[in-house]
Amino acid sequence: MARPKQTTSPNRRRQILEQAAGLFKTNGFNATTMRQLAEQSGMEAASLYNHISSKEELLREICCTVANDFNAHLLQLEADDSCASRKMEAIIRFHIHMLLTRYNDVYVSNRDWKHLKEPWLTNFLNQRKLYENRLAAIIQQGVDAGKFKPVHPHVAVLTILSAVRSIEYWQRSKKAISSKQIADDLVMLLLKGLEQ
Amino acid sequence: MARPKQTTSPNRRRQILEQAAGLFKTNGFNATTMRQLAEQSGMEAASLYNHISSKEELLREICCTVANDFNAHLLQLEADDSCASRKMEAIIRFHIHMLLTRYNDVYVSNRDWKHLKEPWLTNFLNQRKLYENRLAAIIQQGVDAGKFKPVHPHVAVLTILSAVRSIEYWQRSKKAISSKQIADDLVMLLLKGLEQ
DNA sequence: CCTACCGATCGGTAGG
DNA sequence: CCTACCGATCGGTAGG
Repeated sequence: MARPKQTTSPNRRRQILEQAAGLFKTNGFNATTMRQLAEQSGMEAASLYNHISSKEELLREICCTVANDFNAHLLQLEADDSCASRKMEAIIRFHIHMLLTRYNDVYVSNRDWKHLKEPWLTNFLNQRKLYENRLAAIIQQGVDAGKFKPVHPHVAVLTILSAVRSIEYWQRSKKAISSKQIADDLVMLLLKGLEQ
Repeated sequence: MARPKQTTSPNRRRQILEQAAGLFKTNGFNATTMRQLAEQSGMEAASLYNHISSKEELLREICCTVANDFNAHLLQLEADDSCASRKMEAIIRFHIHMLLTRYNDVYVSNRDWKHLKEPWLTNFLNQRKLYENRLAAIIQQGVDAGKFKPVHPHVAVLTILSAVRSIEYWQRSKKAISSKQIADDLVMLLLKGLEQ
């Protein structure tokens, strides 16, 4: 049987990307070295460059994938005809779900996007801005319909997006609280408030 | 008139610290170089070491100062006999106030504490944990008194602490919204919720 | 996928 | 506060 030519396999590449996300999350993008990544991937640093073209490309791929997923979900939700309240709850729950199931990628994307190079940095920021504006539009609809309090929509958007990131702390410390209770509490806090 | 001996002045040190906070905020701790800091301070990199002993010392001073200020405020508040609701509002408003008036320091402390060296890293994390526990205790009092919804106190604490950091985004983009409106909206959202 | 290696840059020191 | 410089380490390349 002929041994298959050992060219760069997409599988190997995906493994490297996963390891990179883990290292970036733990140490930060700058503090992660290609030698660390190589060791975790079972090869020499120089060999990584058969699978990727640069360290920044790894970050780029992580950030773009995450951004695309959030975009796709929102696009689908906007086509829906449920009320603003239900939409906001779905958005909050989706963010929680992303944080819980793809912790490393989302965490790194949230913190390390600053190290993207142009033109990807500008593109990333534009996409994020657009995403926030679309969330603000949903909240504005709720305000107009008298369903939401008359808050400034952008304040509400950033508050909610920030609050949802508290999941990061839970993922870190494996507390004796189920994901479901955390998610339910978060949704209640943001939609109904802390006070009784 | 005798020219005063030009030894290391506390003033110069404070200036360097302020510049460092600005650079750390913009570029991150690792990506900030002592040569950049030297240039902004109007001297050569080597000369910085007449005023400080290491790059990490700068970060340490920033993180400790911020942590002490939050601690002091909470200590004072705990002696107060107002209800849990009023206490939580005061805490939220203090966090907002710190973010607005000492943006660089708080931002860097929130993001770059990971680069502290031992034993300060452990000390910082212990202090933060203790702070969160004391907030959770206040929330628990509110829940017991029937003033707060029956949420898990730690979930509420982390949600609120995360939400308050959304101020960071506002500080960055000078929007046409006053600090007061942002603060009021934030307090309302967290205590009363988004829904009408 | 490896060995060998490069140019750049880093935080920090010596000695004045 | 400066000049001169060091040892370490980085991301990445050459050439196989």
